[in-house]
Amino acid sequence: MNIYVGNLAYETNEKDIETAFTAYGQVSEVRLITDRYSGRSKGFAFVEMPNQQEAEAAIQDMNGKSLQDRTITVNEAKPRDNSGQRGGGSRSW
DNA sequence: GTTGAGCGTT
Repeated sequence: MNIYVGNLAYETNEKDIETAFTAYGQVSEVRLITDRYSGRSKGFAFVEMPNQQEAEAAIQDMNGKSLQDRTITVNEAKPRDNSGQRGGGSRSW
C-alpha cells in the first residue's frame, strides 16, 4: 500500500520516516519528495508498505501525530497526477 | 510550506 505523509518539517529525512513507519511493520520504500529545481524538501513524502494491515495500522496511528514540532498528515496515497508523467518535451507532434 | 519529474526507453 502506498502511504502519503504530509505536513513534514524540512528537516525531516527519509531515515526518520523509515524509522517511524518500520516500527509498525515492514517498509518497502520511502520516498521523500524534494523540489527538483531547488533541491529542497517539499514537505511531504510517500511510504510503500507491502503489508496492508500494517500499513493501515501505521496510517491510523501516525495520522495526526507530531513529528519534529509538525503535525503530520498520514493517509493512503492517491495515484500520481499528470504532473509526473514524462512529456515535458513535446514529442506528440 | 499538503499527493511523487525522468527530457528520452525504465
